Amino acid sequence: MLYRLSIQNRTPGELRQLASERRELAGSKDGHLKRLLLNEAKQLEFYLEFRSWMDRTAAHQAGERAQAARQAVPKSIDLSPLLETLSHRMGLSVDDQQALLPTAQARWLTKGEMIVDQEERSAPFLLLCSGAVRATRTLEDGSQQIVSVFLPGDPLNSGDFVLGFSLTSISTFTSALVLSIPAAELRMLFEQRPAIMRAMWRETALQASIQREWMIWLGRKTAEARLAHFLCEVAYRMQAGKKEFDEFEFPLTQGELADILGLSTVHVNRVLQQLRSKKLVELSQGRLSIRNRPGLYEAAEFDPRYLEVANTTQSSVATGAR
Amino acid sequence: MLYRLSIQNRTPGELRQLASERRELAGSKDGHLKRLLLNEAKQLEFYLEFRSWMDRTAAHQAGERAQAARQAVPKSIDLSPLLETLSHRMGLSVDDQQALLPTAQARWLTKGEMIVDQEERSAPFLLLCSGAVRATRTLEDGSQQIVSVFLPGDPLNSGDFVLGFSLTSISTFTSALVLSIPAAELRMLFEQRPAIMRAMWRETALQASIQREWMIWLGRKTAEARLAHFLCEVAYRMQAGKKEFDEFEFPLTQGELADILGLSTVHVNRVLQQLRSKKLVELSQGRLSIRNRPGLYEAAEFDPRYLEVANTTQSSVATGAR
DNA sequence: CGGCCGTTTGAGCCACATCAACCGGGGTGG
DNA sequence: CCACCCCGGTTGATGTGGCTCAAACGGCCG
Repeated sequence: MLYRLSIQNRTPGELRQLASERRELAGSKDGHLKRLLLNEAKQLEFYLEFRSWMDRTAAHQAGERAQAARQAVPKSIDLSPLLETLSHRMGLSVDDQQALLPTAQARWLTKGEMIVDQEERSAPFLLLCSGAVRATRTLEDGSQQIVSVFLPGDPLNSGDFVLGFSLTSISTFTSALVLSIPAAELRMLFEQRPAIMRAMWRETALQASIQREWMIWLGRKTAEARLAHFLCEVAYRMQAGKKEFDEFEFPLTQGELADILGLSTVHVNRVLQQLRSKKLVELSQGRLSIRNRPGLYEAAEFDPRYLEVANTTQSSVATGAR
Repeated sequence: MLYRLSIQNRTPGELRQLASERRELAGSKDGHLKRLLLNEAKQLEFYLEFRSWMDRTAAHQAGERAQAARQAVPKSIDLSPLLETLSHRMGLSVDDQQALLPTAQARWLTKGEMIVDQEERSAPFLLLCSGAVRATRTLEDGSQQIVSVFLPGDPLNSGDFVLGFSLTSISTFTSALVLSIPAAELRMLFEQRPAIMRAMWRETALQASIQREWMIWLGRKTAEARLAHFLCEVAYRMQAGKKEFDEFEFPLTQGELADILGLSTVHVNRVLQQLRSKKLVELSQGRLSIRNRPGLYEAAEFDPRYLEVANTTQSSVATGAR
C-alpha cells in the first residue's frame, strides 16, 4: 500500500516519479489491477499537491505563531496519518478527498489552547493534522474529565457537528495543526457526495466505540488495568498504518492522565511505577516506550478490535492489498 | 403538535376524522400553514396504516410467543414514542417514514432474551418499539458493564451498523417489540433518501453524547450522584414528547443498576435508601416515583441539554410548532 | 411447602483519595 | 550569572467510599 512506503520522507521529485511509474505500469495491465494502479498514482499526485498547498498556507502561519509564542517552527508536517485515515478508515476515494480538503482552512494552535469552548454552538468541522487534542468537561467543583483524546487524522467534532452543539470543550495537549471546514460547505458536500456523510457517520460511530471501551474500564477495572489499557489504545492508534513502533512521543502529564482515567494524580504516579517495575512500559520526559507489548496487552485485557472498522465500502477493494 | 393529542387512545374512526378535518381546514389556508396541515393529515393517516399493519403482524406473533412463555398478551402497543422519535428527533418526513418502516419485520422478545450476541457481525438494523433493552459487555472475570440503555423509539445499533460489527451484546430487560430492518434494504434507502442516513448518523451522535455523560459520572462522581443522574436521564428520556410524569414503570433490578453504574449491588441498595430518605425518589416493585424533581436534578447535577438535538433540518419547520 | 430471585443488613477490608512535603529542571527576572 | 519560582513528578501518612463475604428476609412460582 501507498502509505507503507513512508511517502513523508520522499522529495516531491521522487513522488512524481513514483506516480508516473504507476501510470506507466498501469498501461500494461487491465481490469482491476489497472484501476488500482491508476488510483495509487492519483493518490500520490494529490498528496503532492496537498503537501505543497499545506506548505504554502500552514507553514508561514506557523512561523508567525511560533514567533509570537517563541517556539520552534515545526518543519514540514507529516501528513500521512491524515491521508491514511481519510482513505482507509473513512474509505474516501481520491475524488472525495479532493472535494473535501481544499475547502479547509489550516489553523495553528499552541500548547494548551482552546479550540471549541464548552456550550458553544455550531463550530466548523475540524480535522486534526498533527499534535494531540482532548475533549473535556469541567464540573462545578472544578474537577475535569477528559472524554476523548484525538490523534492526527481524527475528526474532532464529527458527532457534535450533526447535533449542532456540544457540551464539551476541545483543547490541545501540544501545539497542533487543525484543518477547519466551514459547516455550510460541508453540508453542500453531503448532498453531492454521500460517501463523505457516510464517512463522518462512521467516524462518529468509531468514537462512540472507543468511548464505550472507556466506560467499561472506568466502571469495572482497577487503576492499573485502566492505565495499561489507555496506553495500549494510544500506542495502537498511533501506529495505524505504520509498522509497529514501541517508542514514541507521549506529551501527556500525569495530571492529564488522571483526568482521563478518573483517578488522582498521585495514584497515577504510583500505578505508573508499578507498570515500570513490571518492565511493561517506561514513561519519562514526554516519551513512552513499551517494553513488553504482549504483557501490557494482557495486563490491560486489551482487545484492539474495537478500534477497527470493517471494510464494507467500495474502497475496500482498492485498498484491499492491506 | 400531533403527538400531544395522545393519538394512542383514539379509535381508528376518530383518527380518520381528525385527518380529514385537517385536510378540510387546509383547503381554506395556503402557504406554510397549508403545508403544515396537510403534513399532519398525512402523518395521521400513516399512523393509522402503520398501526393496523402492526396489529396484523406483530399482535398474532405476540400471541404465539406469549403462549409459549405463558405471559399475558400485551394489547395494542403504544406506537407514539417510536413515531415521535422518528419525526422529531430524527427529523424524518412522513415520506421518509413511509419508505423506512414497511421494510421492517416485527419481532417479539421475552424478558432477558438476547438480540445480538457479542462479537456477532452485521445484524439488521434494529429499532425499539416497546420495552427496555440494554447493551452489555461481559468481561473475562464474569463481571458486566452495561454501556447503553434503550427506550422505545431508540435504534439499538445505529453505530454498529456502519462499523459492520460490534463487541457488545444487546438483550432485553423486559419483554419487548423490536422492528428489524434488513441491512441491504436500509443501504438502498440511504442512496435514495439521504435524510435517513443523516438521521442514523444523528442517532449515533446522540448515543455518543449520552455515553460521554456516563463517562463523566463514572469517572468523577460519587455513587449517589451517579444513581441520581441515571434516574434523571431515564425519567427525562421517557417523558419525551409527553407532559411531565413523575411515576412510571421501571423494570431494572438493583443488580442491573449496579452494572450500569459500575457499583456493587449492595451499594446500590444503600444509596437507593439514601435517596429515599432524602425524599427524592421512591423505587419499589418495578415502579419509580420521583418525589422531588428539582432536588433530584440538583443531587445529580443533571443538565438535560446533552439529550437534546438542535433542529437544523428542514423538518424543523414542519414541526416547529413544538 | 420449598426453592429461587431480589432486596436488605452487618462486619471487615482494600483501593484509591486527600493532604502535605520535597525534589529536580527549565525558564524568568534581577 | 545567579536566585528564584513554578510546574511536574515523587513520596509518605492518614482517611474513606465502596467492595466482599455472609446471612437473613420477603414475595413468587412450581
